[in-house]
Order: sequence, then C-alpha cells, then structure tokens
Amino acid sequence: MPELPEVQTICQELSPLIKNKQIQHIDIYRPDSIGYPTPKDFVRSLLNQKIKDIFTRGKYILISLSKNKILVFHLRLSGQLRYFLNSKVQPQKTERLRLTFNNGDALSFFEPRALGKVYLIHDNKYPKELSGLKNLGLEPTSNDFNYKYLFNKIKNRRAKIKTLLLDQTICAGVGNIYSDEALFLAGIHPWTPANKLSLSEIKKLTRALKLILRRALKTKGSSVRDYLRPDGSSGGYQLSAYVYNREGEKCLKCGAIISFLKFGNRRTRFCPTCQQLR
DNA sequence: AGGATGACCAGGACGC
DNA sequence: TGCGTCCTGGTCATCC
Repeated sequence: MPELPEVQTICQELSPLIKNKQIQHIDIYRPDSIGYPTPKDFVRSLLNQKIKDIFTRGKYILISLSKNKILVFHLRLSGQLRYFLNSKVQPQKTERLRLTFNNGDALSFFEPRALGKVYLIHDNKYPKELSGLKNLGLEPTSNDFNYKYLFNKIKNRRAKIKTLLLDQTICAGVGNIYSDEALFLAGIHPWTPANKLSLSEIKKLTRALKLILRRALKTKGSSVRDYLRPDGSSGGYQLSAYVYNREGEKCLKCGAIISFLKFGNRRTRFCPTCQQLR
C-alpha cells in the first residue's frame, strides 16, 4: 500500500522525468478512475498542459501545471504510477489512464482494484470529491509534528491508538504498514486507548514514527503486494520490517511469535510480548 | 461528536 | 482445470 514513503519515492523518482514535459495525448481506459471533473472536461483542461512541479501531501501526489491547474493522484491500496520511455506498449488490463508527452514518453496510472482516483483541480480549491486532501493533518516527518502536537490531537480520544495513527487528519501519510512498525518500536499495544497513553509513551511513539518513516524512505518504500516504483522496481523496507506481514514469525527483539488482531478487514500485526496491553 | 462498522473494488489465494 | 468464495485495506457514509 502506498503510504508516505512510497508516495514520496514515486514523487522523487518522477520529478526529473516529467518536469517541463508537455502532455500531448491522453488515453482514458476507465472513465470512473477520473474522480473530478467529468472525463470530457478532464481531457479538455489537461491537454497540452506543461508540467511545472510535482509534490506530495499525505498519500496524495500533486502535479502542478500551467494555468494554475493541479493534477492529483490518490493511489489508495493498489495504485501505481509508472513511467515508460518512448512507449508504444499496448494498454494493459489494469491500466486506467495514460498521459503521453511531447517526446513520446508516457506516465501511466495503474489501479488493479479500481479504488484509486485521479483529479484535476484548480489552484487550491478542493472539490467535495477531494475533502480528504483538504482536511489532512501534519505529516510525521515534518518538524511541526512533535509529541506536543500528537498529545493535543489524541489526549481526549478513547479510540485505539492504532485507529488514530491511521486517521489522516492527525497523521497524514501513515497507513497500516508504518503504524504497525512504529507501535512495535515504541512498545505500545495497538489496542491501547489513546487517552491512556503517558506523555513519555507519546514521545516514544513520535520518535518511532519519524524513525520508521525516514528508514522506509531511504529504502524506497515497502513492496509487499502491489507497490512498485515508477520504473517498475521494488522498494526494500519489507526486508527489514519488524512486524508488518510477519505474523507467525519470530519477533526480532524477543523471539516471541508475531501475532495479529483484526478490526473490520484490517489486520494489525504486533508482538504479544513487547507490546502488552496494560 | 466520537467511535464503530460496512461498502466500495477486483485480483489473487484457496478449497473442492 | 474450473468454479465459487473469501480476503484484502484507505476512505467515506452511516448509524448509534
């Protein structure tokens, strides 16, 4: 799943490839992957635009264009952005959108499970389809995200800390992988009610989040199921994960068997020894 | 309002 | 092999 490190890796690697290129041709293979506006208006507004910059907010990838337009990708669970050099490749089964540039290269949006979407918006005006982007909290990698910020956001909340780490209005960019990893590193049980955490635990958790995300960024993200970098290569974080996707295996700290809990269809991995519920 | 739950979606894994 | 069923999870709508 693309979370902050994956999304930032995609952004970093695409940046030198797409900047200053002009969109010469647009193929929409699946119109309902266009979240806003209508596919017709999407094509009309996007055609012949030049790419100025690419940046990220939370799990969103934003590409700024001439005429104050911004192209926004949200990859959800399984979306991929791929860059093809001078491509004449036939459209593939899970390909949703392809932008072909003036030099023949192409940026392509793949989304096997069809939940991810692309939006074309004007400036910083967010249509209702993009309320998630408007309401994002701070990213744990930013300097403003410190233990005081986290404490203030969660001190009156009785919800499980795991749920609140996934709340994008609190921790922008954090998803299932890195919330599990950070909770392990901080020695906190994912089911702990947030208001029961001590200040020192919140400090620990803040440090753990920053450390994990930095490490994941260095290894170019986690390729567990669907995530790939724009050139099709894999990230490397999954090779050194503490708990994510390691249920049934031994804890790297204490040797206990990594377990998991479920809420809805989400799976939370943890070490029953290192992360005890008080 | 906060918290919990289910819907969305389709590929892939699994069982018979 | 082929078919059916289940699992997956970020976000949003819905309900209590």
